[in-house]
This record gives sequence, structure tokens and C-alpha cells, in this order.
Amino acid sequence: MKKHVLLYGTLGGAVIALLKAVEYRYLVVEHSVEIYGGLIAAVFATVGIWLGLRLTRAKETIVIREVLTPAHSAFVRDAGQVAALGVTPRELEILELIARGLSNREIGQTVFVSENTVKTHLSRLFEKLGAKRRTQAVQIGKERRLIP
Amino acid sequence: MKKHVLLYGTLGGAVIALLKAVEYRYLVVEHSVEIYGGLIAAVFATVGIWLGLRLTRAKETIVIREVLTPAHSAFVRDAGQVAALGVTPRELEILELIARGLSNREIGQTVFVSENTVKTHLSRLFEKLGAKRRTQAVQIGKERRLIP
DNA sequence: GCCAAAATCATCCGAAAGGATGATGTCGAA
DNA sequence: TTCGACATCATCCTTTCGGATGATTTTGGC
Repeated sequence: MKKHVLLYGTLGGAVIALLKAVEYRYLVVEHSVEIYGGLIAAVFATVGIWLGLRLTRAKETIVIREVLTPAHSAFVRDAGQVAALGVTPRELEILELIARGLSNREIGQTVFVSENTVKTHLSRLFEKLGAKRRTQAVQIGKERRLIP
Repeated sequence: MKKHVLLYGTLGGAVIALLKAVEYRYLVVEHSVEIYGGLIAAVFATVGIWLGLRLTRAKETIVIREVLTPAHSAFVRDAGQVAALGVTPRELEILELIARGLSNREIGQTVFVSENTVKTHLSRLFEKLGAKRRTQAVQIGKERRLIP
């Protein structure tokens, strides 16, 4: 949370500084309140939404997903297996993305972490699943009903 | 999304109107830019975060639609897809082994060909399926009913 | 506030995978 | 017999994976 506070502080400061600088140089000051107000509002609304999204991002992976495959019933994650293997939510999330065929880099980009982080998650996951390769991890994951 | 735009518009208008009203009555106009900027920033950041939270919360309320086809029916390879993509039997065979999590070397050993051969089969397969990685090939293969 | 689990990131290094290309060999159809 | 599809193998080179290790930061409970 500290990071966020800092972020806001800095951002606010920057915006205000920018406004001051601009005010005395290029823009007419008439009706500036509306203009600047709108500007600030827009910027902070954007940042706010972004932040809000980030805050809750992947809060819980317990969401049950439905599959379009017309041959199988709804997927229900086997919580027992998850607990027995000690697989964390993040690891599950990444396993799913691997099953979708993403590379480590792509996974990092979609969940907003570095490729390195993805790799460490994977290392641990492999160990927990007893897998030597990502394809094997996917196979085991499906077998144990960790992923659809 | 229209609702959000409207919401923001109205809110922005309200805030600015409020500011105007206040400006001419109670507050000193000196340094008002900073004060109002901060105010607007705070308000919109809050609203933004709140909105962001709402957005993701809604996303988590995923509905579970489901098809009621009987449990596992035997797998039937989609010959049409196979023909359409021009995938050869050997390539299919290897794709299945990949889906089981085998490495190229292991596949070569189980099918009695060299690792190099496996690789060329795979290269062609990837091209036909439009896959960049083996995991992706497996995903596509399952999707198109080339493999169970 | 403190602690443990989870998540984050990095670096080094070897192994595996993937791309590009060329060369045989086999077999069935034209 | 010639041609084309399929299968086989190789070499060179780049990218991606995965293992090992160490470290910091968040976070949830107590």
C-alpha cells in the first residue's frame, strides 16, 4: 500500500507542477479551472481505474470456468488435490496459461510479472507435480483436475 | 460503458460547478489551483478505484453455463479437420506423444526414429496448425479434435 | 508487531526446443 | 518411369526452458 500512496503523491505533485509551469507560459488563465479540472479528473480517473483493476487482479482464482467442449461436463477444480499437492493459486493460474500454449514471456505479460517470476513459479510447480516439462505438467494438471 | 462515460461527465460537471460556486464565496483564490487540483484528483482517484473494483468484481461473478452431453464419450478423431489441415498420420502420432508430456528424445525412442526426425515432423506440424510452441500445438490439437 | 507462506525478481548455466535448409529413401498414382 | 507425398536424418544456429540459488517484498494470521 505504501507504494500506492507514494505513487499518488508523486503523480499529484507532478501534475500540479506541470500545471503551474504551463499556466505561466502558454495558456490563457481564463476558464483554466475547468480545463485543468477536467485534465486532472481524466488523468486520475484513468489512474484510479487502472489501480482498482490492479488491486483486485487475480484476487481469487477460485472462479469456475466453463468449457465449450460439447463432450464433457462442467469443470470443477479438485480442491483436495490442490491442497494435497500444496499448489498455490498463482501457480494454478500460470499452469492454466501454459495449457493455453503461452510462453513464459507471454504469461509474464498477461499477469503483469517478470518472466523470471513465472519461471520460479513453474519450478516449484514442476516439483510439486513431479513434472519435468511444461507439457507434462499440463498433462498431470488435467489428470488431477487442477485445470480444465 | 456509456453509463460510465455519462457518470463521469456528470460528476465532472458537478465538481466543477461546485468549485465555481465555492470559489466566489468562501475560499481564497490564491493557490486555488493546487487545492482544487488536489481535490479533484482525490475525488476522481477514489471514484476510479471504486469503479475499478466494481469492474473486476463483476468479472468474478462468472455464470456457469453448461452443456449436458453425457460423460466421456469415446474419442473420435475429426477426419475432416485432419484432411483440411493436411496433417499426416505420423505427425498425429507424434502430437499425441507430446500431449502426454514426452520430450523429443523420448518420442524418438518410443517411435524408433531419431530425435531429428521428430523435430522435422514437429516443424511441419507447427506450421500446419499455426502453432509456435508444442504446448500450443497440443491445445490446438485438442480443440480441433485431432487428439483426445 | 511478528512470523510464515506466498509472491516477486535476478543471474548463471546447461538442456531442450524450434527454425532453416538440404539430402535420401520409399511407395503409390499418373 | 516419373512425379509427388511422406518419412527419414543431419547440421547450424537462435530462442526458450528449466535447474540452482539467493534475495526482497507482500500478505494473512496470530
